[in-house]
Amino acid sequence: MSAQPRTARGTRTKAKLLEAAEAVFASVGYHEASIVKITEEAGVGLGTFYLYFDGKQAIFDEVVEDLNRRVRHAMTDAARNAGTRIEAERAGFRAFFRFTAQHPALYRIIRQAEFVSPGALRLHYTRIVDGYIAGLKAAQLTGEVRDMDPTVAAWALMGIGELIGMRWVLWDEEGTDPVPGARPDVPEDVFEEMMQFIERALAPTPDSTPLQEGKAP
Amino acid sequence: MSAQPRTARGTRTKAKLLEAAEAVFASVGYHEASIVKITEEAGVGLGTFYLYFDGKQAIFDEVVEDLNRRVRHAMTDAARNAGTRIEAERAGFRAFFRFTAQHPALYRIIRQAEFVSPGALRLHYTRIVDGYIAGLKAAQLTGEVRDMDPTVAAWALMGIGELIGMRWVLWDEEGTDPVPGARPDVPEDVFEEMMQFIERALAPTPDSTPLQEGKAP
Amino acid sequence: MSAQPRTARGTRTKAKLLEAAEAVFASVGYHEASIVKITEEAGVGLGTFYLYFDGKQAIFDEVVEDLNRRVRHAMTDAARNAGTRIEAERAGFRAFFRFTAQHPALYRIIRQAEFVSPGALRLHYTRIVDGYIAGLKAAQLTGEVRDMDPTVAAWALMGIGELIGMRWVLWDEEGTDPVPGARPDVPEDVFEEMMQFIERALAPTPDSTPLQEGKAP
Amino acid sequence: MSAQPRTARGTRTKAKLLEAAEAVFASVGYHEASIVKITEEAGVGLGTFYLYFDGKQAIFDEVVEDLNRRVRHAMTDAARNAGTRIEAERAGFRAFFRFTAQHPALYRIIRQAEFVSPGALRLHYTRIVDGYIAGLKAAQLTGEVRDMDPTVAAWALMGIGELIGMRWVLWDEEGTDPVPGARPDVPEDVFEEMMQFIERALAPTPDSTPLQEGKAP
DNA sequence: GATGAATGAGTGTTCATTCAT
DNA sequence: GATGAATGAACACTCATTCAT
Repeated sequence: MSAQPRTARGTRTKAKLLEAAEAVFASVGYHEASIVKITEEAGVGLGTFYLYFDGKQAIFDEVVEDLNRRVRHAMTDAARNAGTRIEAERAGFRAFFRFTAQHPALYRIIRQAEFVSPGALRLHYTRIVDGYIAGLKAAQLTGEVRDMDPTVAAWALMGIGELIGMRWVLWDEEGTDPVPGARPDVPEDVFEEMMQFIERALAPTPDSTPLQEGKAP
Repeated sequence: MSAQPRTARGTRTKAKLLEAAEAVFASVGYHEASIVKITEEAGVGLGTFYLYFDGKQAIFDEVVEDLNRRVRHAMTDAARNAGTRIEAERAGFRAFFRFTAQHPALYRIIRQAEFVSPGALRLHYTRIVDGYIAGLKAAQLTGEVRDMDPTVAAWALMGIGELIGMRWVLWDEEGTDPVPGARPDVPEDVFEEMMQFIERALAPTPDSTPLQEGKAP
Repeated sequence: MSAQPRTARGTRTKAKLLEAAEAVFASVGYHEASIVKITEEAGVGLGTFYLYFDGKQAIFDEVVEDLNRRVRHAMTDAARNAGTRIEAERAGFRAFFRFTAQHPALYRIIRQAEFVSPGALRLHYTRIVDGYIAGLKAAQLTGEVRDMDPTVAAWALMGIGELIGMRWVLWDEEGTDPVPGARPDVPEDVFEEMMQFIERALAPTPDSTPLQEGKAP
Repeated sequence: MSAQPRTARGTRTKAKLLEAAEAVFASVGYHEASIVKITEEAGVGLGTFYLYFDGKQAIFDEVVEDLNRRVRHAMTDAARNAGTRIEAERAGFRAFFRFTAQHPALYRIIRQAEFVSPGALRLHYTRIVDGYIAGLKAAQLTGEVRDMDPTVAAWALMGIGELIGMRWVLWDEEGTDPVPGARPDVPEDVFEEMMQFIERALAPTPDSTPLQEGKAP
């Protein structure tokens, strides 16, 4: 995956390019993003780009990879200290929306990938979904989550997060505004409604397994 | 939006162009789709395109509009004959997935719209969501669906359908294959799991009142 | 071989491009010749080039083809009215040198072809050589030329013409000067020496066959 | 021409670069040959190149110079032990073809020189031709070669060798194959036909001058 | 109404060369 | 002496759009 820099200076340069590429992709999209724009944003010469990347698609893949890694980190970090599974889920979604608010690039870039790099797109989704699946399976063992196919549920969760995020994080009043950081999170009441929706979908049937009496009266 | 044809011949020509554009956008994406490709696919001269459309973006908007109208028709048609609200929901999702299988263009084109025509994108989503909202509100009146913010739930449903559809309809085994029609629907067991998920999320609390006054007993 | 124009206007444009390309290739060589230079020389827009040619290499091949056709025409036309075979040979070489003087492009372009379009290079040489071979075979039948392998002799003749032409037509005093038309032909004495060389090489052995008494007393 | 190395290590480095350049020029041509390719082939750093050469053209000139020196050495060495002039000529041509077979680079590089370095091209040809001229003049003194302008004859000989070599040494069956060493020489019968052609072209007229009757005084 | 020749701004990419290390 | 990161001018090529026919 592209040439690795062999000096500290090179490492800095490559990092600058990745950061610039994320910004440019996020603000104007893949096709409008030109190498010139990226290198200007990074403050390096045009030719420098090709020292570290094979082309536009290559840096795009690395940006997707990078964003994916970061959003998953954010989610697992947030969920780490949660007591129950449900709390972990809440924390995960909160982290996801916060990340989205701070990095609108995530959505904007991922959605491009459909045609630009289908493999990267699938990898992105499946990696996040795999995290949900693992969490659901663990919660099923403790009885916090009902017996169900965790894969289908995981994709459902992913979908809920994606569209709620799109609607309440990305779509601010005016329109397309990619300024990062200034974006507000999902409103609290919406978040609560969404969690209600999810919790009921996952909750064990009251009379189902007697193993867990925590959940049901 | 664009010039309207004034003769029957012109009407046919414009229709050919729209159909061709949908096919080309779906198979190669917005940016790879050139006017030449579209007019060749339509079997008309290059210059003819500009008789009916202001440009690439204009025909794209019309294609999105058209797809949106068709998918909503498919969904409401299917739900029309359903007895209960839940049956209507099932029928709607089935129709949605069937449409997706037959017109992969829907997804592929919509996802492009993010940068190409943000307005068209929002319109597409909100129109479908509005349908969900109307259904949910009606079901709340009959007590089939619990008391909740129908808007948040509607976006959640939309998200579930979108990602389940992407995963099980669009991602066939081999990879990105845009041949329309030949695509299989969502597997039955996955569909059932998904509906379970949704039904539980929407179901009224067992002990609550059918009229539902307030949230809790 | 490239798109054919469908209108008279297009035919003119393509011809202008071919002529311009010949001039540019001849003056600066294949690699220094840019599409921009060619289209500027032709007085057409840059994009117009790609209406008629697939790329630089494609127009190069057509130019080589064209030059080859013209030099062969020039040679056969000149040789047509010759009485004896030897006179035909003289006329052919004269025509070749005259063509070279008027179209230095021939040499300069052909020599490039080694790496640019090896197929075109071979075709060029073999076509001319085939002309020599045919002439030699005919002359052998009349006894004007001795019994020998006409193919080897033909390549020898080709080589003689090529280097004599390079030395006395192309290398004028100052250096590389590609101005067409202003170039002097091979000096008469050099031409005579060369023809002496060739005639002796081809002449039948005096005592060999009695069929031809034209050559030796 | 270019900086001379001041240490033994530097001498080795420069030699490695020259050797690498010959190989790269021969296999991909002047324009496709990049400094990076040459330094990689030589196994030295990119910057090292500019320690010894002013640029691509400079190393090209040295490579041409080197090849020219070597082919002339090969020819004169071969001709040294020949008894008669004609034998010397045969030996010279044999050596030339053998060198060509072993170093296809000669042709391939020389032909590039037309535009890259016209001076180098002329120098190359005139040096070889000067060798022919000297030989012819000497042979004229002994009467082995007829009275004629040795310069014209020398260029004719050069041309014959060049095209026969191109046709039977360089053009192997399949196509352009620059692997050195594996190439077969000119076939024996072709060689004999060519020498017949040359010998007759140079042979003294039987009845001409009484000064030389037969081969030796 | 229909056509396609013509255009040129803009793209991704290459590579000879410089220079700080 | 040796290196390779950095540079930017230059290239081949694409395509949305115009307009004369």
